[in-house]
Amino acid sequence: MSPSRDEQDYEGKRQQIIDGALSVFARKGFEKATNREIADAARIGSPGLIYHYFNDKADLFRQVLEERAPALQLVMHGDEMMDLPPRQVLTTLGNSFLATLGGPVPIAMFKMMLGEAVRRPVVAEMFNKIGPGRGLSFLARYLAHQMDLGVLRRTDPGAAARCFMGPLLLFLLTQQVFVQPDASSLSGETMVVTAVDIFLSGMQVNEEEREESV
Amino acid sequence: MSPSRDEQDYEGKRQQIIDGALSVFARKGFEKATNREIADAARIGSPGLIYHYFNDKADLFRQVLEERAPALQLVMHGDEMMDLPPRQVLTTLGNSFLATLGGPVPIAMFKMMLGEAVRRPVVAEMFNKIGPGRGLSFLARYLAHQMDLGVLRRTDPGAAARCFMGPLLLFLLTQQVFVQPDASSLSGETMVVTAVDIFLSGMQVNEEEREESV
DNA sequence: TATAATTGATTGACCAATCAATCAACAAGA
DNA sequence: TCTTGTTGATTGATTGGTCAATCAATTATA
Repeated sequence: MSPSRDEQDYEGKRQQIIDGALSVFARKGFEKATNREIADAARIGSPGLIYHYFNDKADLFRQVLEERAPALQLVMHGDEMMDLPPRQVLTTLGNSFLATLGGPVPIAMFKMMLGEAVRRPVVAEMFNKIGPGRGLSFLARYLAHQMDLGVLRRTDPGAAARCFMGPLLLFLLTQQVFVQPDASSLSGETMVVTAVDIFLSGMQVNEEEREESV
Repeated sequence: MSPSRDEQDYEGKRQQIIDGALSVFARKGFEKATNREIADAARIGSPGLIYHYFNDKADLFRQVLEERAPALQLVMHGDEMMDLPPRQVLTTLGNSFLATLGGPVPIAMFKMMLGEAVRRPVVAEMFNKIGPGRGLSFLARYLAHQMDLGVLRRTDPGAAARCFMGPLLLFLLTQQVFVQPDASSLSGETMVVTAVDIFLSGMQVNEEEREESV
């Protein structure tokens, strides 16, 4: 059964408001975003109309996160990459991380979530769930698996996962939040290559261990 | 000439207000912190008194940053560590990074600055200047120097510096902002040791390069 | 006509900033 | 020593403005 005309209109207008709200929230943050601005950005005539579609401002904010945040999710197909070689997996992961956060909208979204997360545990939990938590736990599992295979030397998988993702995150921060002059001269590709390179050289099993694992 | 009674009182009260403001700003952020709360936290009777010591709320905020943020500065004595061995320098740097951000006050300060920085370029610049910018540029210079000496293999120093600091920052974030369950089981010491370990193994000059550099 | 969408006006709360009035400490003069 | 004037600190009340949320009235749709 296809959605009726009403339902389409309703859902369409809802999405329209969410999009408007996203752009304003991203620019101003939750507190400083006014319903007036959101209404203007969403091209609806009145702030009052927001309350026809959402309970209140916090509800609108929550739905913006829920419905637009998945855009930040990294493409991490589950088990099929578990046995691919580290260099390939890490390079893909690194590039897709920087790529998904490349455009102005995802970056604004990222900044907004980070800004709200530091003081609103609910947002922090939500952010964590769709981004860092998911990514790190996948990576940690992958690394642990590769350690089991003897491809990588054994270390704390959680710490190792942070050792790979940390550099990329810091690169993003220095470039997008603190606008460091030297960060602009450093390209994303260089950063990914360097991070993969140092990490893999550092995680290679050395001679003694290689012998032990035989 | 010692400060007169009046001057002491004045400066003392000023510091008192700054301390109160710090605790409230850290808890609520700039926008949501009210002058009433700040006055209460600073144990002064009236919000109006704030304007006897500061121009406005933004001025107060700025002075809180200027006078309390230096607590976040890492102990990085200049040139005397340039020739110390990498393992020692990095371990010291990593530990002091986690140590200075250990207590509840610096952490609150850190979160506050991060939260404001994503949205206020002025704060971002200030934050960058006292923390990330300073730390990364020092580390990049040190690493470049060690590359010149042939102790470390040659890579982009800026990228390499991010490869070392990134993991520690991410560790801090996963622990303090996103309260990841597995982050609590991972100790700061383990994190520093692992980061140093992976980074140094990855930055070691390999055989061919070692020969080349002779 | 009935139902849902939309508007604009309104309410009530909150808050930064101002300001006139009070207070406490001290100093000068008698 | 008392009195009076001066200064800066402090207070509480007020102002002007903003904004989320509500609601009654209006318009479009089916």
